[in-house]
Amino acid sequence: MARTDVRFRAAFNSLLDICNTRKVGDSLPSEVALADELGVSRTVVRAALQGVHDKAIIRWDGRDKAVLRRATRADRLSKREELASIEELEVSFLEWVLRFDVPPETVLNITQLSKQFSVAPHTLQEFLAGLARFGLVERRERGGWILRGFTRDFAVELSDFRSVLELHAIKQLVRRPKDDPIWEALKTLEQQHLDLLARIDTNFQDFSRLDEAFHTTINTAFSNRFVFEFQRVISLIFHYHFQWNKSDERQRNEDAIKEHLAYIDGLRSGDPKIAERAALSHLETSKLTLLRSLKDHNFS
Amino acid sequence: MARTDVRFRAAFNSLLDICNTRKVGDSLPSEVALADELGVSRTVVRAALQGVHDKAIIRWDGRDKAVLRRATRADRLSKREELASIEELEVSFLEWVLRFDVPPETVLNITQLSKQFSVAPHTLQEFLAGLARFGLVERRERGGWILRGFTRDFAVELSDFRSVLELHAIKQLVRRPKDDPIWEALKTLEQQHLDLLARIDTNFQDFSRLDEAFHTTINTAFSNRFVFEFQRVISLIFHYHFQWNKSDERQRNEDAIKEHLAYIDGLRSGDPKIAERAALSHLETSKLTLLRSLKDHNFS
DNA sequence: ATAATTGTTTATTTAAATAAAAAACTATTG
DNA sequence: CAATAGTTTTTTATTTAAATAAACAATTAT
Repeated sequence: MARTDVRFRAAFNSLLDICNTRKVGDSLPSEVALADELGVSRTVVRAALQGVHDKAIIRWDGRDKAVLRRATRADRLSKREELASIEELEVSFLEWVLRFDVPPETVLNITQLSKQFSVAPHTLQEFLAGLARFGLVERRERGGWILRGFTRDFAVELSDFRSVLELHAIKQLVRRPKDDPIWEALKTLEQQHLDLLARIDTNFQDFSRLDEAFHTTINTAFSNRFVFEFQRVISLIFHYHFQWNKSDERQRNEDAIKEHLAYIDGLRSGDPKIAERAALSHLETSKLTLLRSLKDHNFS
Repeated sequence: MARTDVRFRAAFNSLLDICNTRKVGDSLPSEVALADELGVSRTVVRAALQGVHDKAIIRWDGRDKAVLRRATRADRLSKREELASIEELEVSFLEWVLRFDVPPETVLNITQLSKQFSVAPHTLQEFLAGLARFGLVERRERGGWILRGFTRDFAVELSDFRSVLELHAIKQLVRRPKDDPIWEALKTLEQQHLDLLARIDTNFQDFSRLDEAFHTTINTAFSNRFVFEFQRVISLIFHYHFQWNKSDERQRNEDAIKEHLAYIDGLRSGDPKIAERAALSHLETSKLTLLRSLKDHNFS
């Protein structure tokens, strides 16, 4: 088989449902109407109609389509399990790289990895081509891919790049009028930070997700498709690294929460200088934490 | 045939050359040595050896490999034309989009385009997957790609993003010591600008390339792999747009040269404020030119 | 008539098949 | 026992054919 027939199978089963909403003897809508309802092309509808016709569930001759009998459970086609989407792949791939400290310059085996992540090989290929634009992987001279990997340089450059973008975002942000929705969003975030701080001893692990939400919110101030794309990858990398780095985690997260709160105050001040200082201070801590977590991994 | 055999054909012909450097009766090096010399795997070497053996050019039995006769022109395998590389594809694709003003939301036909650019369909697929990270193309719900296209928004966001990166680069640049090689590079660029200014009436079209070199040089100051990747795409887009925009070209380029010279002076001043002002002024002009060239295209 | 519907053909995408190449492993020879 | 050859396994790039979409032509019903 070339393309998968999940589409046909889904359409076939939905068609059975449609038949069962009618009484025996009733006629079915036109092919175009069915195609529209099922969200597939007429080709698929006709294939499905042929299927139910072959099973003697309907009579089908030209425009005459009438239900002959009720469809049973046994008539349904089994669903073949769907493969993971490219978004799920992104998460599991980065998780694999970061969690297992896959070393730099590792040769990536498409066949094996596509099995591991249960995606089609060409989906992985496509995904890697995208990552190559971020310099995370590279095409080898004669076919194949290598993981450029999570080196110290990579972490430094990633952090620097993140800082540049975020500092620009806050320059825009402080200028926003007081009735801009961003302030409401920040207020909510502030409250969430305070809540977490109150129960930090038991729930410190919730911080990783809050950190992600915080930086994402700030970066929306620089509404730019390029920033947006980067932000996704950056936050994934920071997110996982902070999650796997267990050393001193409670204290580290408590400190970060306090930095975030100072950061929010800085933004509220309306003074770009003050905001920038608070931001820089936090971004610098983040960078150091990232580097330290690398070191911990590499020498453990 | 699955993979192309260009590799084998090249190895075969090179092997003929190697045979001809020896006298009849001489023996050939080991398979590993040959593989190393030809830059291919032993599998290919053995296939090539089998080939020359079948043509009775060598005697081959285990370790015994001896030249039987000189190879002639007729023995050589014809080269099949190679497909374009992914770098060449990048250039021709963007040239196609920008030169022919392919409208936003155009559905891209992989089969047709891969023929047009003479690459394998999956090479194009992989290339588009990379571009998707820059938001230039997008995957459609049910297969296929669409060109998100060169809209006004895209141009604005691209220019803004470029400005952010470049302004950060110059912040680093002005701090560089006087013996840093960057100053020598800028001096050379300055001279090239002055030269072009002197013969602007006839050679104004050379500016596009000089502009590219200038901005690339400045951005090397922010030595960062992410910046580097972006820089490539950004400069391609600006390059082509300026090249196709013929309105007022001579004057426009003359003005830009003068801005570049002021920009260089600003950098030399060592004062971040002055440098930034000169840079911003030029970046703003660039942005407006880009937007105007869009408008010209869309309404012509 | 003509709008709606079906029948048929063509085009396109993409999963699987396949051949080329690389790499790993084993056996042999000097 | 080190170098070399023989063999097998693995992996990738390209081709192919199935699945789907879309376009076009023919037919039917109002």
